[in-house]
Amino acid sequence: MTTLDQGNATRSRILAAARDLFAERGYAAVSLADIAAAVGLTKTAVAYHFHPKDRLAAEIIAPAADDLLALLGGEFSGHREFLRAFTAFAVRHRAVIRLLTEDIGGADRAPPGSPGEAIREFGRELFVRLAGPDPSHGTRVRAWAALGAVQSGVVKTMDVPADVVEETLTAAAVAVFES
Amino acid sequence: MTTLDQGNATRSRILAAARDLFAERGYAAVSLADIAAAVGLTKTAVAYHFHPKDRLAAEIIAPAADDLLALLGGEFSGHREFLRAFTAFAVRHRAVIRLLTEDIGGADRAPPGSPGEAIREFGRELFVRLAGPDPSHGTRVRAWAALGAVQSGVVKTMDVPADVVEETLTAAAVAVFES
DNA sequence: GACCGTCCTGTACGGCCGTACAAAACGAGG
DNA sequence: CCTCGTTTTGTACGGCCGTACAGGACGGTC
Repeated sequence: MTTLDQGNATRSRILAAARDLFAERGYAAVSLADIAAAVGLTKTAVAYHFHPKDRLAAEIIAPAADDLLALLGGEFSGHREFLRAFTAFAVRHRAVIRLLTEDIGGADRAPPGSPGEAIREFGRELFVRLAGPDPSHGTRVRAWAALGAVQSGVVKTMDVPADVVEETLTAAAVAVFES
Repeated sequence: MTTLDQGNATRSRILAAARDLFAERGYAAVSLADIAAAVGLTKTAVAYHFHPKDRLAAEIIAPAADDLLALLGGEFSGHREFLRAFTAFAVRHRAVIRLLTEDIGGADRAPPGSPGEAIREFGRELFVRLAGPDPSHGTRVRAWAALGAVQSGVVKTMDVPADVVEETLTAAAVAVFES
């Protein structure tokens, strides 16, 4: 194992530990020292790999963000297909969903350019995509309820098999939006 | 207006400002200085009224917590009635729901005895109350989805009339749980 | 064996937080 | 008027955060 491989290995270990800690406690509540302790390093070592702390969040989120962009760019014949795709996306990235939907986006008054800024925008775009432009009060409430149902259902049931969660939540989200 | 009344008045102003700020950004992300700025005081003046910062959260949450205890202690003939009552509760206290369900409870590794500890327990009890003991995978997912739907629907639509939100969300929550 | 980049540690700094404490306004009551 | 309690201020402290920087350990390269 070369030194370069070793670096990438600990990099991955840091990433994995950070992903779990963020999913459990939220982004802002996890310090570099916490992550370092989880992988048996010092906080300075963690900072060496991910220079601004934002990089950690960015790198953890990246694959999910790509999928999300694809989701937002896709064409869907109706809200059922959109909700099916969204639920599949949420289940696939369930360890990261909390960061994408809640934590970073809402935690701090995001200075423009920060990762939180983009994430906040994502959440709103998901809503617009589902509720359409200029939705009625009832539609607004139902759209947010559907998104919230998927998010909550995905985050709180990490130990349930993914296919069960996906199937159940797709039905639930559709039921909400059509209620 | 006596000095005592004046004190209670600014106390109320602080409480109101804090409630709004917490609802908007979350508990941990709001500092005493932020609250102080919102009411035109210094952070020290705010700290004078609410000695540990926790008191602010505790006092804001108190009425909602009382209602929640009544909800958990009540008898319901089925999940529909329970969800109806829960939705009514959530709408009634929508400015505080975020704190009760997400922010404080999940933010930090709560030292036993902290407000976050109790709130975390509340959330779990709500779930048990809805899902019953020893629920199946599907029921677990649906229960969390229903609770999440109400929470999200309530928090993201502060500007929608309360009765509209309540009626819509009750139907949505029932639809989720029966899906 | 000397050199070098990678990886990690130790120490230190500045910034923001919540809190403590002394002192200044200020209206109320003797 | 003068005192007293309440309310607000100003200043200061300790703690934790993310970050900067210098140095040490280690393996690969020549």
